Amino acid sequence: MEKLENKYTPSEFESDIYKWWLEKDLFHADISDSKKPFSIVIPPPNVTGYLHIGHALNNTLQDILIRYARMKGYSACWIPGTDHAGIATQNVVEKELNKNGITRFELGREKFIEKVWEWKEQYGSRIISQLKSLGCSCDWERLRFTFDDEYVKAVNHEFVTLYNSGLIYRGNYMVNWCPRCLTAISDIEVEHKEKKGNLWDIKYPLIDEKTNKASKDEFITVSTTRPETMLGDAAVAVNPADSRYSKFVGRMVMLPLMDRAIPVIADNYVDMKFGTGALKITPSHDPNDFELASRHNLEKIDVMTDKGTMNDNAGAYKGLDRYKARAEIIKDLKELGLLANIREHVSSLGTCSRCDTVIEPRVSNQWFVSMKKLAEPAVKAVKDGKIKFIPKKWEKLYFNWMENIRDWCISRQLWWGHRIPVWYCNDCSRMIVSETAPLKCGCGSSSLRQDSDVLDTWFSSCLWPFASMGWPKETAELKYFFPTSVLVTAHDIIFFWVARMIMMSLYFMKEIPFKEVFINPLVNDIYGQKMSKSKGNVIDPLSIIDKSGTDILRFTLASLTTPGKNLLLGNEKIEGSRNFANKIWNASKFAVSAIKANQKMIELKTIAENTKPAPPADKDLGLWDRWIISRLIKTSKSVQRYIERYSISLACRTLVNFFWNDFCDWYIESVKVRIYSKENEQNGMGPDAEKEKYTAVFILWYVLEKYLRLLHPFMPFMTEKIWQCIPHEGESIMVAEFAETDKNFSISIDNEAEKRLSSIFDIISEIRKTRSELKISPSVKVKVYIAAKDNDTEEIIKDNLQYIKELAKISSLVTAAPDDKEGYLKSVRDGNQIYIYLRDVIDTGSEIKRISSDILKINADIEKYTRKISNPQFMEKAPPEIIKKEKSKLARSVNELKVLQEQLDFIKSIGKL
RNA sequence: GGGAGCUUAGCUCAGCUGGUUCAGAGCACCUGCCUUACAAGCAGGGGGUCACUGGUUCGAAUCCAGUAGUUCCCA
Repeated sequence: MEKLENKYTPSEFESDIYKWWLEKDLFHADISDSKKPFSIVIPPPNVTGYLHIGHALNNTLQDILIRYARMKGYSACWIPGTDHAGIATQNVVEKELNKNGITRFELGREKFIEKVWEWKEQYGSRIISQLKSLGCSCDWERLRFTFDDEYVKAVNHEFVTLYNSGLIYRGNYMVNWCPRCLTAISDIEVEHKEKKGNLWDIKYPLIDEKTNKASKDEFITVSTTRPETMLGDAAVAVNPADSRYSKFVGRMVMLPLMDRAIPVIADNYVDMKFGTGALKITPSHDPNDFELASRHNLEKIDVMTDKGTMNDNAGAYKGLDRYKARAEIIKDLKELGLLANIREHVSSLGTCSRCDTVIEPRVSNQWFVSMKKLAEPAVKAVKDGKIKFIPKKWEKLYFNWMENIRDWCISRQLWWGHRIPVWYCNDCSRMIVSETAPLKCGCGSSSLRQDSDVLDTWFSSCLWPFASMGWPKETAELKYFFPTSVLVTAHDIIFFWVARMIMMSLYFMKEIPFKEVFINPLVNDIYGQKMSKSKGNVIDPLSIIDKSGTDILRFTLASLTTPGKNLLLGNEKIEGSRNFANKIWNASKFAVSAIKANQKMIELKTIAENTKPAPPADKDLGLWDRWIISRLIKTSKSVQRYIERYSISLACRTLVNFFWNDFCDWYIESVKVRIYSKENEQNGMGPDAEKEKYTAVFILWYVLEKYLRLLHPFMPFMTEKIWQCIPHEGESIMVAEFAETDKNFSISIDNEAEKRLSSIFDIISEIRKTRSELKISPSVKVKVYIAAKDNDTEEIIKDNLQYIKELAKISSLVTAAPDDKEGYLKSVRDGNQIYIYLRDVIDTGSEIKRISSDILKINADIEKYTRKISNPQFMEKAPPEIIKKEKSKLARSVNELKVLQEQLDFIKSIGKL
């Protein structure tokens, strides 16, 4: 048996235990005929990433679920992996290069990709080792990367299959262009932010129909938030119902600065209330204008380069950055007297979710996935309950998005990513879509070039649940572990990832990817703010692990996992878990010392041999033993129910409450009475004293050992550490059964024992309360008489005399009312009359006050219950047991009132002495 | 503009299918204790019209409707 150090210092054993688990190969899940499968695929973290608090939460939850399933006897497989994260990774490596003054263009595509791989080899395992320090019991033999050779094949297969089914198309459409990342991004990668800006009113002169020249006095004034785009204007549009402008429709205006004639057109799209009600139309730089231009067959003039600077079409402004150009244009318009008005205006700006650069809507040739057909079965699967979201409210968000789904732009102008499996013939310009590189074109030419774009990272990660198991090959893993049991993720990627996995899985596997989606909260700081580097409120999970230990980080996060949307983390929350861990450590120390001190336990040599002690005979079990085991079983059942419902915080609370309030506060204290009390040896127990002690220590051990198993999924390290220090069966607690009873020692829930003992607790509490209220020092023992409410209770009290005396600090205890009640304070708890002999009641004044206010409260209760009972409708319609309860509440209150009255009289009488 | 959520003790939140967890927990606060596992502790205590207004019901924190405040997502 290992030694339990005096102080709880997790850093001394956590990493060793993890290594030991790895050595013993306890994380690997076999494909087994005798076990049922339980599987989870990890939301693959970015390969260049490091563990942030969101990962810590997400993976703690998965580990809890997988460890629980493993202990419940499933073949529990948690497939880990990382994501190649196109833009993010490319940006990271690019920044590194920039530090050395090199751009990726100087390096060239091939060399750059080599660099990224180098980077991946060097740093790609960082996040993995961090997951290990979090205690994650992933099946590391099944580690996957979305850019593995096999995975690339899966992505090519996906693309080609979808293309051949007509679900992938290519075309010139308006996309969200990031001028910094130099790539298109999909709609959901754009973040909309409210920003203060201006609304400029610009006068466009009408063209005089006679002279064909710009009029000097006829203008149409347009409103715009983006003056620089006017260089590409194709028309001015007004609402057809707008009487102010109807006379202009059909005429031409002269576009200022460019001196280009453009028409005034009418379209319902124009909001008459916005600005001047006249809208400039720039088809190449605004998605709405693009659509409108298509309806009206307008020319699409692109005035910017891919870097967001003005291009050849921008006349004098060529070469300027878009914002610089805006300033110049405003200046020039002012000089020409064409700037009519400037207003402050708050508009929603699209920014790149990766680099925060303002998005430039831009027309370009991109690849798209047509989503409608894919979405329908995915909606149905959730509607039919085949896939359940937990909490359920997220289903609404899912439906909302899926039912308004838009086509997905999947091509990215990046270098790092899955290259689009499309080739073009340099001779006949034919297009070849193929899973493997073709050697020749149909025309006979072997001069082929591959599409230069890569695929959106999500286009590969949406295959994750099955591609990580070897798809498109029909592997044994797929047969056994697919569909996975549950997906644990955060709500912010329901669109990006969850929805797309469901669609692709239903399309390719004809099967759901997971049965349940457990949406974990987002971790915010203690003020409810999102954590971000710029705010400086980031809590680093690794520093918590260093400072407090992994178990404490895990338990804190798990305790805070409620069905809410956010989770607020601060130091005081971590402290709570630390105190709890400390409590477990100390209680275990007590148990270990009690086991070691017990002659019989030592004689059995259980400790050295790591086998379990023999259970005491059923008849030797006392009330306290039956009670704690009953509580343990109930705790176990609740914890299981809560885990299975993903009510993780409730599971934690149940675990804490049992250990702290039942096991430590009462059971350990009762064991002390049994093993330390000298009176026990003298009175009553006699030759049975040894047996009694053995039973107490056995149950102490028994409950602790079972409890550690319940706690293990949450605090894997400390439970393993302590488990190894006490008698146990089996190699590791990791693979011990998650169960509350033993096969050869099956004690069941005992409500009777719970009820009986709770009356003892009541009596002890009542005496403690009186003592405390009357300011009696804990060192002073008092004389107590108890007149039990009935014979049965009197029996229970007599049986537990010693416990009551020790736990309530009583010098002598008699189960009767005193003959002479003079000097005794009488209180009543649950019908039992308790008389405490009091000599040193000093502050009678405050006692009189306290009791008087209690009397007021009780009177209010009595009135409430009386009102209820005297309501004829209640008496008529409420079920009889409820009526009975209400009546007994009333009776109890009336009784309490009587006692309080007596106490008041008593205090008053002492005050007079 | 469209959608979703939230409002319970000083703070952060639990509270499933209305009635024994129904008004709870942790932290904070107050009082007294270094009692032989633990002061990272022990024993006690104070504190809430469950946002507001109606409705359903014998009975509502819980179900329904509206109002106010607030947060998030989408356009």
